[in-house]
Amino acid sequence: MRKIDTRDFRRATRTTSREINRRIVLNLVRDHQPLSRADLARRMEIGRGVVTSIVQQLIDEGTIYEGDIGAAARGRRPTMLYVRTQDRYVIAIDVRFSRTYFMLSDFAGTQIAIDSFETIFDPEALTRELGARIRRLVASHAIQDRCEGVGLVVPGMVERTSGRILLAPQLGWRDVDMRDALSAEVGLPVSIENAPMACAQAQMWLGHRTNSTNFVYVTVSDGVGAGIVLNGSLIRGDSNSAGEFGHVPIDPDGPQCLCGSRGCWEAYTSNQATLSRYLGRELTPLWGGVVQQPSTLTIEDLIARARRGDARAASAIEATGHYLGVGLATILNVINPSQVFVGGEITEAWDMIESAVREGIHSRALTSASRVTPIIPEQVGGYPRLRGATALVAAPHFAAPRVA
Amino acid sequence: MRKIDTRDFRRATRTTSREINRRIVLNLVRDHQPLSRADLARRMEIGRGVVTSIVQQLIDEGTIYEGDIGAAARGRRPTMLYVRTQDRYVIAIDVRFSRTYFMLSDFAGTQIAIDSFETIFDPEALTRELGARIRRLVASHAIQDRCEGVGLVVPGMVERTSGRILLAPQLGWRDVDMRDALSAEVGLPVSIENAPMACAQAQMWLGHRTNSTNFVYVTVSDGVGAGIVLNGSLIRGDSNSAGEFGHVPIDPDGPQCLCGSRGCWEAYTSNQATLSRYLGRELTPLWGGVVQQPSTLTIEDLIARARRGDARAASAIEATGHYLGVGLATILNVINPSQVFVGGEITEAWDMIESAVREGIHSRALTSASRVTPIIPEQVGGYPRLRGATALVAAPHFAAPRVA
DNA sequence: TGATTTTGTTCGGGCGAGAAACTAATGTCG
DNA sequence: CGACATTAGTTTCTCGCCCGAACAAAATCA
Repeated sequence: MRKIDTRDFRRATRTTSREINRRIVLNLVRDHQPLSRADLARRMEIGRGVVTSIVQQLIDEGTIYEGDIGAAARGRRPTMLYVRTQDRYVIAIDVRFSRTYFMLSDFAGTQIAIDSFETIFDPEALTRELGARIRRLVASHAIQDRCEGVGLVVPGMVERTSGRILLAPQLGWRDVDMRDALSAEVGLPVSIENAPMACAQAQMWLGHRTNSTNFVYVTVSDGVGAGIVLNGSLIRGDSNSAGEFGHVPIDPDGPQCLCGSRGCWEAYTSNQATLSRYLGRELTPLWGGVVQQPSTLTIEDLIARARRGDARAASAIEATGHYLGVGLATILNVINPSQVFVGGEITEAWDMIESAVREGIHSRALTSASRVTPIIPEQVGGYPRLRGATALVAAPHFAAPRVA
Repeated sequence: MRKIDTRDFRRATRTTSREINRRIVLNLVRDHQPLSRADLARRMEIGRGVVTSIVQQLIDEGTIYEGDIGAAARGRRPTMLYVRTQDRYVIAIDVRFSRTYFMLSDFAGTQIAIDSFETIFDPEALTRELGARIRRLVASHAIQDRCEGVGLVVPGMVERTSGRILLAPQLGWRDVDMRDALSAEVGLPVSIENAPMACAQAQMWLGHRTNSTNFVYVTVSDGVGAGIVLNGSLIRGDSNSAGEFGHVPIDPDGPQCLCGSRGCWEAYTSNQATLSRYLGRELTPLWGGVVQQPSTLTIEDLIARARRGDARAASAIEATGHYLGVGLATILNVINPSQVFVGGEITEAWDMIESAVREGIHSRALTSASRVTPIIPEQVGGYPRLRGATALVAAPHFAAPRVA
């Protein structure tokens, strides 16, 4: 039950019904892939005649295509329909502190080519470099006219309408307009988003395991953030900063956090926090004004040490698991999602921390229903950020039309 | 941008466009009250012919009516349209620990009659008593056929689809079906909701100050809860428990909370917490298994003492303000609403706590945008819960049609 | 080979947006 | 005072699209 905003609404035109039904057909085909016109008519409780006309439109515009003829026990055999994703391409870019990754993928999110280079901290130089590399990539794969756009994921706060990067502390950026600059450079539309929100989009639009529309995606890496998806739409908040769970307090006497407060969730569970716990030193502000090199020991190293029997490494990691659970309990109490996805390097050690996570949740979650909410680790090496960048470009083609 | 749930969608029929536009017209009239057909055509960028036909339908079904003739500098003078709210009635019920309030109001939320009686803790006896009192109320005002429904607000967790009260600790209820029982008793449809969510609904649908569609409503009374409204729809969560901000941790070494943990937000800011701080004793579990009488000193008394110059009372209240701000900061970081409403007895002392609240927010809010989010105290004596109950019945008549 | 079953298309009916013509009611200006 | 301009509201016709029914196509089965 939604209230209509009378200052910002979209009235129905004579083609609105068709737009709605066309999107429904497209999504039904997408979700149940080999599907005939008759199947669609049954699922939508609609006449087959209407389906014929809608499918014809979708075929004409090139979003779906007729495939093989299906089997049938009796009667005429159905012609199966498929969503055209193979030869529709997306350039996905993930700018991180250490390296910048870029990938060529299709609309289904399957990666075709992937490469990376050391991040250039000057935005203009980075844009030029990216432009050159993208043009080379497009040329070498001969996909000039079949590339639908560029998805750009940055570690920082993004003003979605103008496309400006308001603040990216890791890169030392403030009020940078990279979207329009890159768009001009490569001649393609560019969509920009911050990392946790992009990961949540990827999970919603490209996640093949569960097609949930009510979840939180928590990213644990240098910082800890979350993308909130409710009723199938990503929550951005009034100034694009919703989901900042990284700084909910766990203990005001806890370790110093980079944000200035003490005992934030992030100060207990970020990769740096875990490493600091192992090394037995204070959490040092990695990027406090001057950009420092990250410490030589990485979280992957720490997990490897724990696997080789380093008890101190194992207990540092397990402690992170506990605090992860405590913070997740807050998310469960406050958002009450149907599931939670966790991404980041720590998921490599999920088998080591899972019970600690559950115990942490149990200690703080309020209802019995929320205590058993599935917590699902993102599979390792799946490039969730790059998949998120892909989702940025692909999603608008499949989303429900805005109405009322 | 919303993803279509292919297991639960609504396709467009031949009348969908009209349903959408009819609701838009209704809401435009509701929000800009004296409005002519020509005004509607301009606001919707639509032909006046279509408006004529839509308005005729709305008049026929009795939701709007033609009023006086408006003024015009030149040309024919417009006939003004109004939403019919005066003779469409709602019974609003608010079940609380001490008393049960019930009110007769119209669709605009204006109260016509209000009464209360001591709460009966046996659900069946309470239902019978309510039934009798409602029938008397309806008969005495002679509104048998113009009463559209009953809104019921309870202090506890509600399973919205079945209408069952899963748990209401204050009343000692567990899995009680009051909705259907009351509906059978009075022969009217009954809508049920928990208190903070109902208050949020009231703010959205009946709030005349700001018509915001992106806010959090925080109720501070015996417990501390919140109703979250995003994009004009109330967030319920997977098991109807979203918005439980009362138990986000402030300090794990803080006072014992009724939920079992320590240092929850509620343990710092609930009325009992404020009183305990003043009385210098531990927060006693008011309703821990056996139902106890609330302490004789109320929060209103405390505020009165502070106003009369009791410095200890004033500092206890101001401390509550500080912690209120600290918890609000978490809400701002996590949800990033465009505004926050605060309801409860403590708002009577808003002038005494406002600066402490802002200071608390400032210490924990992350972005400069969220730090200046308006925090708006609900006006005192407005019966927000009863208004919420009214909204439960009225809102479905004005909400956007569900589509796609 | 004909009956049956299922898929997919075509066609007429009706709802509703879109656009333009038309009626109604007012004020203005020569 | 009457022609004219201006604005409000209605009517009418066209066209998009859902709806249902009839029809053609392609398969299986008796």
